[in-house]
Amino acid sequence: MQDDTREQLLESATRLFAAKGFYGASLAGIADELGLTKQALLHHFGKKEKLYAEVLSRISDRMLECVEAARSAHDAPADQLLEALQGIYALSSEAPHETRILVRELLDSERRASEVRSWYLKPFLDALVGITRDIAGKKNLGNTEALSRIYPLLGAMSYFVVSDVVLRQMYGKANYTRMQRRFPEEIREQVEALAASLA
Amino acid sequence: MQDDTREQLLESATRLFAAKGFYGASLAGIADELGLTKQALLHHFGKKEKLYAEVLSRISDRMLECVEAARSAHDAPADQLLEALQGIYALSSEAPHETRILVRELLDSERRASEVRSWYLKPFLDALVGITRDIAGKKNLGNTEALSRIYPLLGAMSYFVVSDVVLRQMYGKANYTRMQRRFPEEIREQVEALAASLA
DNA sequence: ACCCTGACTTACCGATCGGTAAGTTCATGG
DNA sequence: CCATGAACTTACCGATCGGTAAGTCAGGGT
Repeated sequence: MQDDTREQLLESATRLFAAKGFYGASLAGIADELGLTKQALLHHFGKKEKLYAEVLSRISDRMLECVEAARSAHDAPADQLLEALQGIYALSSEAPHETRILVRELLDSERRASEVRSWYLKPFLDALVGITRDIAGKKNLGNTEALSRIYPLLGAMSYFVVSDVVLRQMYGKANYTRMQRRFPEEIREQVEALAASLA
Repeated sequence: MQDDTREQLLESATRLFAAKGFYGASLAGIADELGLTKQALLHHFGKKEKLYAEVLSRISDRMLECVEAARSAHDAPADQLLEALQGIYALSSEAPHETRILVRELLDSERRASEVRSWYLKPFLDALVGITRDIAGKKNLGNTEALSRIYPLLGAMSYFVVSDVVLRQMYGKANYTRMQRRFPEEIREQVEALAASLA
């Protein structure tokens, strides 16, 4: 039953880390959302860093899961890639908080690097690289080349998801919704072009 | 001569805002880089918000300049778009700090929105949308549709530039350099595909 | 000689940060 | 019936934050 509190604390933390970043989000602020004190938070997680690490690993787990589900759902690597990327988009589109945290992780990596290795994204990236190399098939595509091909796609997705607030402010909610609905189609076109250029 | 101090303060501020974000970068830290006190900083800029605003507008000015230079350098809109995007990539690739700040602006917009309207990017985006609509020519392309086409490109660029530290850590400096060199070609392919699909 | 203005300093303020210490409350199981 | 441990609380700590107040000090115009 009291695991529930822990769960809720993790959700508050996810929301606030996404909105304000690691240093901007305060323990007191996170705990306040549930009417608790920051010491309750520290009781469950010990240190702010540990709370953050748990939030981060939970997000990257979900991402990796999504790619592996796509892998086992299809035989053709091109289909796997399409399903994986559209799945990730669906995931991060309905939970933009998590995407925001991952992008923040890119920005803060310079400082965090000394404290904690933060390669939470690596298994996820490697899985995508694997699929891409499968598409290329026998003509041996290097890791770096494969990464060069999918990284722009990933970047376009993350950047768009993370731009939701600003785009809505600048061009209106209706226009953003239209872009949002169109986006999976944009992904499909890109993936098909990529598969065609590799096959 | 003492304008020089102001200039150097702006550069320190840009570097630290990029590395730590608005709330993570302290006035004392920025001033320390020049061996000054935070009060010297406040003497020049009054408030932290004003310092930040100046940093931001200086960046967006440079971006907009780049697009307009591309506009007047070519006749064909497709050439304009290619030059504009490759110019922006060159710009943000050699000054990743500034790109980091712009991406942070996307992430922090939720809170800042109440304090300051931060649409520094809007003129820049509108200029790109204008070029894109020119490419479509007489078949009237809506603003939203044009934006939907170029935003992924912009996202891919920004995301890649901002990933420099992490990618270097994960895949090695040599591999990142290879990706970096390849990237303008990636942009060219994307722009040509876009122009072809619009013409 | 005078003062003024711009560039800076030291000194200080209240607020807030992450974290520690020492309880209190309460359900559970021997 | 009571001991134990988990789930919290209040109280406090030193550090750091942005910002204010009041000076110091050099150079230039009158």
